[in-house]
Amino acid sequence: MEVSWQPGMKMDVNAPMCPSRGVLEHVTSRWGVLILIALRERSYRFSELRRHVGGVSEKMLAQTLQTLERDGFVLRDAQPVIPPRVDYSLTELGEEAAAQVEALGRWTERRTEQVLKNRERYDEARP
Amino acid sequence: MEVSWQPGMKMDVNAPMCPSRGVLEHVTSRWGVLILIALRERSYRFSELRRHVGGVSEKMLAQTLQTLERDGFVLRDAQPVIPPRVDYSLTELGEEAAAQVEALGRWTERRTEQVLKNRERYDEARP
DNA sequence: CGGTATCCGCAACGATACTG
DNA sequence: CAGTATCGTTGCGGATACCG
Repeated sequence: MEVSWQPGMKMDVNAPMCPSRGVLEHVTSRWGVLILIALRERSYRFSELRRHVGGVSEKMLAQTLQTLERDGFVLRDAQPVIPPRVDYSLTELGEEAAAQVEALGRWTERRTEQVLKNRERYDEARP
Repeated sequence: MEVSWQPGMKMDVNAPMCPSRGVLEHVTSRWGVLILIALRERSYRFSELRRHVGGVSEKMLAQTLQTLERDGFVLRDAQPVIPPRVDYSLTELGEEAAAQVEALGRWTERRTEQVLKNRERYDEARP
């Protein structure tokens, strides 16, 4: 797979020469990962999602959702009712992305204990 | 999968309550992703890796490699020769992680064109 | 409720210089 | 060659206030 970069290429991640890096960073972004995984299970309202994905600020949630919507991963359904109700769900493309990400997430959960042990060994070998 | 967070839990990603988030962020970090994918293909020397993964500074490469080594994903083989030669490769655990990440990377490459079109549509629908 | 707008601190990051 | 050290900047991300 192509991750290389030649001196003539723009290094900006959003540059036309290597746009896939930018897409990858959206998908693997701090909150993007967790949002995709959450939405795979079911659709969520804004505040509901905010509670479920703990630790995310309103700003970052809104920002990340917009990015994911723009990329075509997330569908935003704003219903014209009072009080406002907005539901977020995955598009077909988003479902594909989320499946990949969730696989990675599940693998990580399985191996976390091992990683924690590795860190201990690493640290105690270095004063 | 468990991404939720309860008010009593520390929100710090490195907190003991939800350590898997921290592991996930190492694996999905900006340069971590590209390094894992690169090392899956073969082992690399430091500068070689720096050239192959374009746009990464020495500092970030060293830092990310250390993080991945500490987690037990990357093996560092420093040979006592002059000039110094250090080879980086994947551990068995790292190979597993890299396989997941590469799957995500390949999917992203396949879908990048579609995402670019989605962005265009999104942008032109909003002045 | 579901956002946007604004401000701002701080960690992340890049560039550079230096060392074994 | 393979880093570490230092420094300057930036942009991420949290807090707050306000709006439809």
